Amino acid sequence: MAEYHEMVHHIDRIMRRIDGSMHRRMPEVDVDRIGPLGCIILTVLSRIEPAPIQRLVDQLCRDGSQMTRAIKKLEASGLIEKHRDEHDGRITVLTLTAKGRVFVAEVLDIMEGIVADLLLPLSPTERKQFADLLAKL
Amino acid sequence: MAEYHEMVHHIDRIMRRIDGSMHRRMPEVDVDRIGPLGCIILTVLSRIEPAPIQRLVDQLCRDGSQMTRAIKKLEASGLIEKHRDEHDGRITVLTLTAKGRVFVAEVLDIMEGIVADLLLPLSPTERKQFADLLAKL
DNA sequence: TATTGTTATACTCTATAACTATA
DNA sequence: TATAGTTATAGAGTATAACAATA
Repeated sequence: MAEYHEMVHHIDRIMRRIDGSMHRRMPEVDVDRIGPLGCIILTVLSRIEPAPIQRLVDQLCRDGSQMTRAIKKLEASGLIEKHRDEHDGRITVLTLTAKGRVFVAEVLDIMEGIVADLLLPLSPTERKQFADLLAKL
Repeated sequence: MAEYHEMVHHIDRIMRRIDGSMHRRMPEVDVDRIGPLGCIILTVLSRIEPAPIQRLVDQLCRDGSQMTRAIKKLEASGLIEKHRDEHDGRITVLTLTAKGRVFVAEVLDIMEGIVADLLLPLSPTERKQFADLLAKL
């Protein structure tokens, strides 16, 4: 009855449209060649910092080894800093640098515009609904 | 006010969870090593066949060259067939084979279960809302 | 023994440009 | 000239397993 499987296609398509828009608008901003993964790591980090790497792995549903490489690149570009946790020597805590904060602000601005364009077919009420439903999932 | 940019993270996370679930449950079914892209091409094709390659490119928001390679693999595995359009020699129309149809049915079944799990936090009404909103975008 | 993070490897997906063929 | 599709190439993302260090 439900035909839930169509939603996989819809979500994939939306993600592709977002990626495509990002890809078009980022080159002007992404001087350090961070890429889409780096951008999403930075923007999420900006909301939860200071945060251990493991927390980002959970939040982003990415592999640990992948996160290691991406974070190494972000650190090399001077966008984030690593700090060893005082109480637990296994944990590496991440924070944004001043340069990182400036970059995140630019990326968030671009994302805001992209999502606004994406939501054009919806009424204001529906946009609110959609945002709330996404947050519940 | 809006904070639309958070939705990028939410959508990305949902897509990653779907991919992860697919990756876990597909190995038993995906004998020909089609991969996630191949699966989504087949399932979309099953809804719109017979369809020219260009139509799949639009539907899936993928690059034409990427589609060429993916389709070549699907054809080599005997899941789809290519037919030249009678009226326009530039167009290649795709159809599923019998083997392709069997495979698609299995994949759709897995997708159905994955989305059902994903939507557990929502009430039946909210699930309907979410599906409708996705379809509008 | 379990957890955090790293390294190495192989594979898939993606973007770009140059190309052929048909209209 | 415009469109449909192909080829080649380089780059980015992903999964896996094996590993070191800390708890």
